[in-house]
Amino acid sequence: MRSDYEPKKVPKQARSRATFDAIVEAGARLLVERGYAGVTTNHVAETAGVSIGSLYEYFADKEAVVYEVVRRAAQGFSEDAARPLPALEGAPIDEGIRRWLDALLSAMRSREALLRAIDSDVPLELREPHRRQAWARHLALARAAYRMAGDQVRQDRENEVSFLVVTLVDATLTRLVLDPPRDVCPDTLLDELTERVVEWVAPS
Amino acid sequence: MRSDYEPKKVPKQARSRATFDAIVEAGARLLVERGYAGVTTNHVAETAGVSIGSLYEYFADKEAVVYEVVRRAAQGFSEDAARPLPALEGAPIDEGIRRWLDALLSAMRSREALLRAIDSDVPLELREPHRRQAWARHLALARAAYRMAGDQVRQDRENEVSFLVVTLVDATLTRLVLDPPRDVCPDTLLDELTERVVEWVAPS
DNA sequence: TGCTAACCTGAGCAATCGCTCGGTTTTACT
DNA sequence: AGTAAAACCGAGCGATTGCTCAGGTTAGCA
Repeated sequence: MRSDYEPKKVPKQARSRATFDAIVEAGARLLVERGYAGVTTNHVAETAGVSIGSLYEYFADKEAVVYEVVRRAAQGFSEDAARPLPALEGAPIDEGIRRWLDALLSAMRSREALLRAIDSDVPLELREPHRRQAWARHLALARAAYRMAGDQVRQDRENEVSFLVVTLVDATLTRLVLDPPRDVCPDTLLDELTERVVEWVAPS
Repeated sequence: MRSDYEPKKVPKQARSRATFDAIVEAGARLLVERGYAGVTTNHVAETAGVSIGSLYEYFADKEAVVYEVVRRAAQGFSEDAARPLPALEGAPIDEGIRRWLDALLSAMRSREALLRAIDSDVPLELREPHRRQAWARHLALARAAYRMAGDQVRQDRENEVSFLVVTLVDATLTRLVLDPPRDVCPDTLLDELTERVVEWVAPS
């Protein structure tokens, strides 16, 4: 059990950057198509069209490759999810929350297969750091919005409330994307979720 | 990717039942101590004090062993979590919910290490069936309680509300046990959680 | 043009894996 | 006591794994 999964060397030329990217992309593809157990260093190198030796130039081991795959997915997700937010400044709180949920949901849906593979199979050690980071970003956004809302929102138990809100949103959307329940209508669910969060954060 | 992980043979004599149990227990131990990748059939057999041939008498492969480990954990958890419930009949709704949360939390805490190992490392395929089942049990209990509460509770969007409740409770408790947040007081968190659930289910 | 550092190659090793199979021992039942 | 079924054994096979290493190729710069 290592703790540093960072790439052991950063590519400096365009050629090597392409090699590096090809490896990460091949890793992602194999992860989706064959699961974590199917991601073997030999196979990744072959899929990337690169020699096994090159792979070990940049990555310490198999784990480091997967770590990088997860890192990129998490980063792309956070960027997509944050992009529509600035346009919401000053909007009413219920509309803002609903839009935020929609943004998160579509960011998740657009990388559903990869999310599923990561969630299903990748050891916690490799995915947890990035999950934590994404959480921290969302929490920060939520708190910023909180402050902007000023006296519209409740002030007590701020830590607990934001923890629960982020937990609920994360779990609900994840389940909605990866394991959609049969007896629940997604749109109604989002409506209900929005109402609950609004009422929770800004009780009238 | 198989879909049937059930044991290939059920032990009929006391001796073989002991063998079977030893294998499952060794599997659980190795899962906790070395993670999913550390659970190898040779190693499990050795740890169980049983020959590798015996292991394959009862289990089709490595996955089947882990599946059984998860099954037992989920079963034990559900039993522990349901045990204190009958005593709550007729209690006020907020007290009932709080006690239910406490029961769930302590059932989780008492098998923390195993839960962590399962959640961290075990492929979704092997853990999802049991997770689903535990969910279904909790939902059934929740709905039974719902009906018992009669006109105290709201009737619209029942599916959506119970989905959100179970999602929130599950995610919150899991996180509380496996990855306790630093800036949140567990007791206050449970208080807030109880209040939210009560308000959702039985708005005054 | 030549030199150095960056980059790439792939045969193949040592270790380990899941799993088989031929055979022995124990149990239940007559 | 005899017998068949149940249970157990473990050496070892074939396949695969993660990874090394000694040497070739390309890019950047003087």
